[in-house]
Amino acid sequence: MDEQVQKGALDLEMPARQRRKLPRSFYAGDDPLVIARNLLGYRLVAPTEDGNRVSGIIVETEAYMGPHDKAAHSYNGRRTKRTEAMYQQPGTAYIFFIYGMHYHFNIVTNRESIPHAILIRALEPEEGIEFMRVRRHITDERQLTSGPGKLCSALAIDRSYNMADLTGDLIWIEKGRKIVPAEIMTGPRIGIDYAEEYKEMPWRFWLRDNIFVSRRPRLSSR
DNA sequence: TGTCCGATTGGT
DNA sequence: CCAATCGGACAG
Repeated sequence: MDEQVQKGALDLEMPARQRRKLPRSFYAGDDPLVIARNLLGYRLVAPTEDGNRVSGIIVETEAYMGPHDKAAHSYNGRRTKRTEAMYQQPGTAYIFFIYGMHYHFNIVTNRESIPHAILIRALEPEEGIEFMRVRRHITDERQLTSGPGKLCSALAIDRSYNMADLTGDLIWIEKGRKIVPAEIMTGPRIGIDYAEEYKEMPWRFWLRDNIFVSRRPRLSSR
């Protein structure tokens, strides 16, 4: 624990240019599929209150494109207290609570009033791994962040992060690992059997052979 | 207010 | 395969 805490606090692991937060323009594109794909390899950082870095490389994402996507909470323009975050400016966090016990972390894209979002489904742990172990009550590194609910627990992302600005200091994304196109796989999204014709849309993206991806893909293609 | 159910997880 | 666990969405 002490070693991890110190490393995080001293922030010496990577050059400053790699720790720069992504600008809002990164999230402002009008095609969620492009952004979901581009996010692979970037690093999600959610520091502790004491400033220790807790982070992981994004290895799995899903695009949700309301209002014309039956799997999206914003389908058909649904705008409620819960989905309000999806209508905010790009680079806003959309956090929701599901199954009575798990949080999910999404990034709002496009522009204000267009409810597009990218779900972050899995990370490869990098920094603050001991914090993650304590929060998850397990030691197996592979189980720490290999799912959308798991990674929120590991990074201590809860309701209070809803509507957070990803260009701010609470939580952000920065340059991570170089990804080549051949590593990027796509297939149907997980857990959306209710979405009828949208159920099979290949709007899930992941890094081929990465052991932190949440589930072994049924179909996989480039 | 009542009912239904989920963008999951972990254990049998 | 199935239970956990509770807030959101919507009908009435």
